[in-house]
Amino acid sequence: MSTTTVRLATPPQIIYNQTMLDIKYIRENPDAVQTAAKNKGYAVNIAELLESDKTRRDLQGETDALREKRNAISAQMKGGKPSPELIEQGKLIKDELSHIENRLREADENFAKIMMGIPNVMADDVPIGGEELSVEIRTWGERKSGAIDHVDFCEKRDWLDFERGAKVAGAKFYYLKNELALLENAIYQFALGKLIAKNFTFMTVPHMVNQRTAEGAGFAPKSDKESNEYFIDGENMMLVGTAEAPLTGYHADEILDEDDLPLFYAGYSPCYRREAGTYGKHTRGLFRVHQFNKLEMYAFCLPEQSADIHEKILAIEEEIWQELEIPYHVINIASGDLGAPAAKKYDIEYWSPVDAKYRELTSCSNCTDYQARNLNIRVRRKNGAIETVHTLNGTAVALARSLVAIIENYQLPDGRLRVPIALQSFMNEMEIL
RNA sequence: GGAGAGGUGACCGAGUGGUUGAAGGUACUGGUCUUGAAAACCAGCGUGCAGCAAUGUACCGAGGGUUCGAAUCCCUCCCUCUCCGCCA
Repeated sequence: MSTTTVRLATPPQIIYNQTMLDIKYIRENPDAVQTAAKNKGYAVNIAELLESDKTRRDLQGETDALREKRNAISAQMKGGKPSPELIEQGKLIKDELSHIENRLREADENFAKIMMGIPNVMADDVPIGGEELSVEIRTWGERKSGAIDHVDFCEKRDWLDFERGAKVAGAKFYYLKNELALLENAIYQFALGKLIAKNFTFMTVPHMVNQRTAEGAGFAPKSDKESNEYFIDGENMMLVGTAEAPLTGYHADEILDEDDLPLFYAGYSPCYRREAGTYGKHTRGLFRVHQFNKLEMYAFCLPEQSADIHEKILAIEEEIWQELEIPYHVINIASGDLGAPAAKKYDIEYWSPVDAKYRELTSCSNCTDYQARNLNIRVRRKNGAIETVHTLNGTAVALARSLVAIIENYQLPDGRLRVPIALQSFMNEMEIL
């Protein structure tokens, strides 16, 4: 495609059966949903939602009754020549119906709008509060102290070039060069091999997704100024911030077989993030950039499986960092830092000898039925019942950050870098770079 | 990008504006038959919303329109396929 065609923006499609949380659940547990939203820091009004729901349902009932009448009248006209009286009746109903259908449409749109803003409820063991209340649940490895910043370390070796990245693209774009680029590939190969051995289905994925997929997976809509996503002008698409987005959409509108679940996918993609407003924070170098590569784990499963699978995904992440011998701790993320889709989230933070603190390395979330409901992903049970599936995602390796963790923990005093034993077979058996 | 042909249920595939939620076939499920299996035969078999249920209603790519009534007619958009062009 040589030119970008400019199309009229597609009017937002309100899909009424695709609500963020199950409205039935909200009707029965309004307080729980209201409290959960508050603890996550979302300003939503459940009372207003329920009122809107009532209006919508009442209008739906009136509409259905009118349609029934209309259908009955036209059924009488089948075959013979319609009588003028019947046609007159039909016309009356038509007018009445179009009036009430307009009101119904408005009510549906209003309802959908409110529903969009309702975040998923949390698991019971999620700490309530802001980021600082996240709970450390495990530590591993020996924390080192004192190391050279990875940017300084890498630039001396001609491994990393932010200056030219800025010249060619902009701030926070970079080139990886020489051994560092090879090391990135080695980490990727190492992690990919592990996931394949664990029977994940490996996929490369679209690097752009449409608005429905993006919003369904829980990524901010275009209208959100705070959005971390890059949108393609005139295309109604965004560059993915993670393979989670295209992986979530993979089974959209499908009814899966119970026997096929759980499904485990590994998706590899570049990740594009605007990171607007983060320039002031301590994010020097590769730790927070506009583009990086990531291997992501993703699972579709039965509701009763998701809690265990969440632990399983976390265990795989830990296995990766243990084999790479990077000290870390695992934290259970507090409600205020969970985001809308997640019911529970674990982060792994590695120990940074440069900063003398833990810094985020990976993250895995149980989104329960939130994403699946948005994107209409269901399962047919053996008994024939149809239910919304649960989805989970977790970082296998986020490459840029992984490099930071390794450089900080494996550097030698003479300016060289040891290669983690687990990676040596992917680095031509080199032990020191 | 140009020209043409299409988008119907898990899949294939009928469908004249009203008798089509949708023929027929395949797959699947249950049953009969059989030592067992296959075959044959009988029956069942979409999703959402409302309802205890009966049932009502909506959905034939999406959105609008015409009509008393639309899977069927009109418009716009999306997607797929074939040929041409271009290209890793």
